[in-house]
Amino acid sequence: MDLLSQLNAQQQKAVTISDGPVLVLAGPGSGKTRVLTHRAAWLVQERGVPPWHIMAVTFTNKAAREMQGRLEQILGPSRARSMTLGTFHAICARILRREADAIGIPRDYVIFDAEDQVRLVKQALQDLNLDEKRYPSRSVLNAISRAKNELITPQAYQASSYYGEIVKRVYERYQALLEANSGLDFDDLLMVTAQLFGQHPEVLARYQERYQHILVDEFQDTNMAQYVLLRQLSGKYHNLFCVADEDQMIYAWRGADYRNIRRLREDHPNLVTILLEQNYRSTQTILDAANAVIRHNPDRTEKRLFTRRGRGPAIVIHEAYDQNDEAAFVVETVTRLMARDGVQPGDCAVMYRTNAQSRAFEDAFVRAAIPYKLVGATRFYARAEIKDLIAFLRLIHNPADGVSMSRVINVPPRGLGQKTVELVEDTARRQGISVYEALRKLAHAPQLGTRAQRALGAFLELLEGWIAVREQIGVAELMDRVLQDTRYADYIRDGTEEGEERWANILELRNVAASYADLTLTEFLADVALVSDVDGLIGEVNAVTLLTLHSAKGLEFPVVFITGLEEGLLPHSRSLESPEQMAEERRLMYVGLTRAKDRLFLTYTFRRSQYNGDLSVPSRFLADIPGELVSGSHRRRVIERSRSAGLWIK
DNA sequence: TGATCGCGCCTTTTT
DNA sequence: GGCGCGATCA
Repeated sequence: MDLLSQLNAQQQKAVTISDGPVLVLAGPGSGKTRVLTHRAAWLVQERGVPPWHIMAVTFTNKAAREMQGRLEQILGPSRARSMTLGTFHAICARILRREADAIGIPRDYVIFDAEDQVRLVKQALQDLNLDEKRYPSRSVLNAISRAKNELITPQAYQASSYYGEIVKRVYERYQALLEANSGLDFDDLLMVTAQLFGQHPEVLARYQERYQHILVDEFQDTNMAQYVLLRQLSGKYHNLFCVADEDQMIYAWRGADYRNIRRLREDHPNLVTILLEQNYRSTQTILDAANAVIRHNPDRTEKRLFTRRGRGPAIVIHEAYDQNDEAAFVVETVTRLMARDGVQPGDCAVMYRTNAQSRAFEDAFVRAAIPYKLVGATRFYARAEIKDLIAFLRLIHNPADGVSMSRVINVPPRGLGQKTVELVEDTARRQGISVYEALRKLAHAPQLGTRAQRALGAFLELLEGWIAVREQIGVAELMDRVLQDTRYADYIRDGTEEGEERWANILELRNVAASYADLTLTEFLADVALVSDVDGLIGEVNAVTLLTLHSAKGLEFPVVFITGLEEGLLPHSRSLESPEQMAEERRLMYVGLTRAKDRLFLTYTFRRSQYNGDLSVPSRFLADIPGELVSGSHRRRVIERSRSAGLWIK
């Protein structure tokens, strides 16, 4: 069968294994995702499983789209599309939309993204008269998010310290605010779905029948809530097929729990474990370097990774003077590889630990006129102008959405200040009505100055006009109406370059809406909240990829640059405190190294002009890479520099 | 009300 | 070194 002919014996075994719980433990580049995809296809093609009984969970939307594409090639579009594919969040969002009534959430709930969450926490802190300086919203939000990932409700939250007591109070208030705005945050999508299944066995039973086969990619990065969801859904048929690599667990900070692998074993005594050890991606040189780095982590199952790809070129370690010199080296190298070795820009990736490092590379690539694309960073959907327009749409969709209302009530400025906005919100709260109703009352109330009243009235009129047509016209047309009625272009195109860029972003969002013309407003808003990168929506271009090590997970490139290999940056200074965090940094480095197929360049600077301007110390990870894998005399220099800085060398 | 200035802050990673 | 926030002024 040609479905299996491209796979090796181990992979075939995994794909064709009989029903029941399965864990595939595999190293990087071993075809994990491919095994998962083929398993899904095999179930349909050979076992006659109806595709709608299969659910495949991926880590990112992009991975889901790629898997969809491959399945369409194998099974044909219609069968592939009747499978359920996506991230946990996307799948849960759909389930909740359908089962809203059972769990008592509004059917038209909106998803609150990270920025909305921070706003809401700030509001909660203010409501409780807590000082934001002492209780930074970000850190409180982190604690709340962690609790939700563990399925702990505000009521069940156990405060073990004074700070914990504060968190508990803010959490309670925050949750009330979310509810008042008919919002669910990212973590709620998982938590509420788990609650739904826990409280309504009859609903769960329906989904257990629906999803008789569940496949999970990147299982090592699931959190407690996700694990519980998997246990609930697979509770009847136990056809759970998980693919994992412990060495690539890089999301502990966001609640990913390595113990889930152990839990899986404990919960399923009949779990079949399969190891995939052959690597199809990288040269032996790259694999050896990666192994040398990851070896230092304690408590891991040693894997014997091997490849048939041969040694390949040596790794290049380069010391640059500062970050601009580092970027220049990268650009020069890319240029040289393009000229001499026929490398395409799209073959190359530049990776770094923090998004802030991307700027120097962007500048350098712009100057060299080499196309590049930036993954993440100021994410498209997090840009102010995009959030403005989406807030308008959300408000039209659900006029009770107070967060969106307060975002755009005075955008562009129409003479409504803080005081008037507060009055609207207070009225809503005191009378127990929505902000929209409060707005309607106040727009004709005499207690306001004429100026504020007229501004409120004008805004209300606009809003009502849009609401009146929201069912009749498409999302793109609705956007046009909003942009036109608010004269948004005049507001944003201030003659500066940034202004033009912002306007271009607006137009791009409009194009996205136009290209999904069949989506209703509700569907569009649901999708938008769950999409993180617009690159996925615009399609592939032949450009150098600039991305963080985290977002490199699951990708591969012929040429990889890992930059900023300095103590304090990679490993990051925030991870120096605990061995667990240091181990995670090491895994992050491992993920980066193993993205490379052929060529690997590792760079660090002599001095990174940062806040303190000190000389930098080369990363300890560099010193782990055996000298014979590296070309030139760089390695000796690294070790000397590390030694003179007093760093312990193994 | 809104714009501007200056201060002080921190500085990871993302569905 | 940049950004967000708050205070201050028009």
